[in-house]
Amino acid sequence: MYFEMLKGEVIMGRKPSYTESELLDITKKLVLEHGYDGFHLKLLSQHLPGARSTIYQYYANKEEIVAACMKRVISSVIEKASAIDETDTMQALQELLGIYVDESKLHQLLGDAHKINTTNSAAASRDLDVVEQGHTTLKIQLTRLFQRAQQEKNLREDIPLPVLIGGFFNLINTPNMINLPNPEWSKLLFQMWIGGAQR
Amino acid sequence: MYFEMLKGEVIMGRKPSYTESELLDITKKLVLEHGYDGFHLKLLSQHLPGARSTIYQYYANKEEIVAACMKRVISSVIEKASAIDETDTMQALQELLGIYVDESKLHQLLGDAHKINTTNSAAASRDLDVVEQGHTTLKIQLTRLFQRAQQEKNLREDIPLPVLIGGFFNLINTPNMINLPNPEWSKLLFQMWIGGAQR
DNA sequence: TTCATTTATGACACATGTGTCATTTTTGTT
DNA sequence: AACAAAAATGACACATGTGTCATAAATGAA
Repeated sequence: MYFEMLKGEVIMGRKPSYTESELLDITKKLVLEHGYDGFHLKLLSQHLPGARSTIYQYYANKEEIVAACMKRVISSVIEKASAIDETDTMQALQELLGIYVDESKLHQLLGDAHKINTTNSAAASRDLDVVEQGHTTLKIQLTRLFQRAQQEKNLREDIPLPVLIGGFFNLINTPNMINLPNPEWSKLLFQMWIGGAQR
Repeated sequence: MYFEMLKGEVIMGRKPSYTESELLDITKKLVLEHGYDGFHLKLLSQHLPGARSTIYQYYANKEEIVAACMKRVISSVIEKASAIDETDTMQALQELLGIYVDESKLHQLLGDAHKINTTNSAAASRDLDVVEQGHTTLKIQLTRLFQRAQQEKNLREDIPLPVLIGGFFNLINTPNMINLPNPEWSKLLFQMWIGGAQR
């Protein structure tokens, strides 16, 4: 299997000219830039050293690459999100927003997941299952925090909870025009979401 | 010129099998679905009656079609937005949001405008100029209303105006999970934006 | 240096999308 | 029915992307 060098293992032969991680980083950038339909392996190869055919040593096709890319992105978010201390509900929501803002392209990227044809690739299918499952995990956490916030009487009741949640999640798409560093930016967004625009 | 039947003009010859409007409607749908890079004329022809080559009777290439589509969409929004009575500032903002929500895909669609290569088409270039100008017009209106709201002491001052504006504009992307009809939905969003999530 | 092993490569056959154009089809007029 | 005008069509040459495979290049070990 490629990209799996175990420490201490006896190794012979030529060294790969880029890592799996580099490949997936560039994939992420290109899918966000051109959309899933506009992304293709020739494009990817033009942003990597070496020939296009080399990519096929690592992945069978575009579907597998994008699925692996999505899996990697959501896994990283889940790792960070599950480390949050949920003792203080509102504090936890604030931190969660910070994580989502860091990966604000997550939603856009994963929006194309349904376009991936998995009929020809078991690997892509497995990766997308992980993505699906991760999506559920995040949703559960978000719902848990919001229900707790509601119980603690922290949320207004004249707006349905799903709308409050949708508004919260949608914050991550707000363009950071004033170019604040991420921690300050997410705090500002949270304040705006909490208190509203009116004085 | 095609698509320009003047009433009373003497007309002979075969009738077009679809209108410019139908073509642009389907273009909009497909560009939103597949992204600018994923959109192409074969795809478009598969969603229209008749052969792909017929499309070339009306537009020289993909660039001209998408540019015409964008121009048409923004023109429609501007027409509606300029009809707003701005006497009551907050009321006007509420109505503007309603219009933006109606055309919530506007932003996504126009986001691809910079990808269009205009070097080979004067028509596309002209249409994109109109789009650019329309964008400016909408921005001016939004800025005017926000400045007035600020003067009227309707907005909190501990959050920078561009952030409040960004947050307002970003409301249109909030997914309407509870499937409220548009007028009620935009009112709810406006309330949330105004008053915040906290009780 | 020679060898075994692993990765990289370019060429090839195939598939899909583009733009053009000579020809055909449709339609209203005479 | 014959004609003129406008639109539709399919075939063609070309361009771009895909997946495979035999071969070449690189690397560490013996």
